[in-house]
Amino acid sequence: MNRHQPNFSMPDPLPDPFSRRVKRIIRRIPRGRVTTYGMIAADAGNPRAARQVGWILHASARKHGLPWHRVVNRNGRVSVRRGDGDDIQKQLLEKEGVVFDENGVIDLAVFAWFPSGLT
DNA sequence: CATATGACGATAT
DNA sequence: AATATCGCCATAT
Repeated sequence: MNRHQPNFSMPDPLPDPFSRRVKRIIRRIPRGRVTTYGMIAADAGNPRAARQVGWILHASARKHGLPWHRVVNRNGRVSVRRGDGDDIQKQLLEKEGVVFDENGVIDLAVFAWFPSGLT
């Protein structure tokens, strides 16, 4: 069949790919708050895809103007390897009021933001 | 199609 | 407590 027939339908361009949902969620992280790779993945519909969240950011955060620095790991620590952009991320967060303790750990009980609603 | 690679997370040593 | 291993799964090659 071809596109001029009545029942023709274009293939779904992008149904709702994981990466799109991840980016949408990250865009909503409030200033001065952080969330984790795992929570983002879970809220995007795949609780086991935390690694992909990191991969997606590494690949296209800057390009999409996402607040990539507001994403940390489950332990409240920056996951960027030393010498890459770890210090940058810390600076950006501190500028927003996020506090790191002497070990470079953020108190998630204070600063974590939950994608799934409840503040 | 087969491997390799992670800005993770949970468990085992 | 610190390190190693394993499960996961989207991209890369």
